[in-house]
Amino acid sequence: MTERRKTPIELKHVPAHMCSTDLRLEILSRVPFFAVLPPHDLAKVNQRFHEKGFSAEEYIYYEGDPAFSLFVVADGRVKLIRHTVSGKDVMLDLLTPGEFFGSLSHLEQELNAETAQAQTNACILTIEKSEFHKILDSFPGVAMAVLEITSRRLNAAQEMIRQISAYSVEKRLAFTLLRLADKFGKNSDVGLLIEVPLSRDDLAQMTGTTTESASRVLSQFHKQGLIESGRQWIAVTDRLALERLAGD
Amino acid sequence: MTERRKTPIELKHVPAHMCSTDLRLEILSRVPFFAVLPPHDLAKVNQRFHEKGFSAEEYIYYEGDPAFSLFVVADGRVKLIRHTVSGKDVMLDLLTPGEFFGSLSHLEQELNAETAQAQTNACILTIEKSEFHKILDSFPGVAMAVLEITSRRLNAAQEMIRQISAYSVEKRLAFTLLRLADKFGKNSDVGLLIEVPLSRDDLAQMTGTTTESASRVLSQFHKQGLIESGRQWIAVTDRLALERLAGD
DNA sequence: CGCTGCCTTGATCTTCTTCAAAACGTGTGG
DNA sequence: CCACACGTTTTGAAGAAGATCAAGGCAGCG
Repeated sequence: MTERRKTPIELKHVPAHMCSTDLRLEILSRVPFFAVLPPHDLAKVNQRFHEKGFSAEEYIYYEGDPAFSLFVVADGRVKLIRHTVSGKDVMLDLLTPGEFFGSLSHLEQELNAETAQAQTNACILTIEKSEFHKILDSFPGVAMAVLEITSRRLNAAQEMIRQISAYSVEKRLAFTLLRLADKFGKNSDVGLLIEVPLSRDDLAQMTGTTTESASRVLSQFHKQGLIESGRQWIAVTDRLALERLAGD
Repeated sequence: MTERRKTPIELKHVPAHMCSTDLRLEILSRVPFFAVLPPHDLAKVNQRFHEKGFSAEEYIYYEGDPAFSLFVVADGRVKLIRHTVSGKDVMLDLLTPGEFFGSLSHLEQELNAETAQAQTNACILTIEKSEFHKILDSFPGVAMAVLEITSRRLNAAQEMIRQISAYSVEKRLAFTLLRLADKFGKNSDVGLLIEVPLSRDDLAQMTGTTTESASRVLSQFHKQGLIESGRQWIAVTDRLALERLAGD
């Protein structure tokens, strides 16, 4: 119930359009599915990638456009969105350095199934679909790791379907906050701070509800002492209570 | 508006607990990710599989149980379900011969994320997780095909999230009927007949709504001349109108 | 200091769920 | 072959959850 309201998030991401080339190798080595490679092979893989900087809010690609490349987040946060005819967007995922997105399929003619947008200033590594498939063919361990990650994402998506189908907005928001805290949480003086600039609207898009409903539920959470929050930031202050609420 | 109401679905599946061993090889060769294998290798793969018959309604495994195996539908229909605390189940998928389910991860200790239940009498091929991974290691083409299928399923799950988040029950049901018609549809004298015994409750579980709401919407579709239906069966009679309604 | 965009809160309205009961079909056993 | 019994489907009425509409407040920034 404290009245701390200034944003505690420090965005120390790269300036837009400035990815350090020197850091690429180090970043690639931390990508889960390249971690299996010996240094020599990793260096070869590195050469196939290009890098590109994006400003916060900038679009990386659009749903429906032809899909040419696979992307890897090197720095910053990237959100994946699907649009709807009514203009209500749905956020499918929020990515952190080391995660990939874009097209996996080797089919030509494929279209992007979602829109990718930089949530913060971001540095993105890209590789042509065909180049990436050469890597998959050369290093079966990489293919297995990609499969493993894709399976986990499928599981997460199906879990989301269960949630939206059967649980209240309150439960879903509690659940979403817990996931975000796991992925982006960092201990700070306001509690377990979620280190991404997240608006009420973002939360709404992640839980399948409206800005207003998300705001109402968060206000209630705050009254109950479960969270601290302000403009574009949220911190979890009572994780156990949130878990009880999410019913997990 | 005709009054044809007798079930037109003929279930000519194997009797329960009786899978013909002779047909296994033929079935495996039609599994998309084994289709890439030459006959000799396929025969070797075949030896690693076991078969088991299930009666309609019988459970194959339960959500939360330890996951030991990967499964392939040889004959019949299998549904994948997630349960909820309120008792409202969510159907994630309805599988047809050639499709796989169960555990892909090589992690021990993994638990089933969903329940698998035979929707009709069914014959299921099973293989130990570790055995399947030997196959993946030996035949990279198989691993790539599995990755491709998993990606498509991820895409389908994410599309479902968009639907449930943003569209009305009416739109979602129209969309679900179209998908079912694509996968299970067969031309018949009542229209494009969906060849699975599907109750209103099944449809509700697939679209994230209740039995009653599903029934109401289907009644309306029937009045509009879009479908023909009866107890546990549905046929699409006006595909174009349904597509218009689904807004695709 | 005022502008812009985000957040909050209230009031109303729509959609869908819930509860209840009746009608129907399908398979069964007489 | 018919009648009964069971599970499925339909329909109505009431209620709840959440969406929508609207207005005001607050933070951060130029």
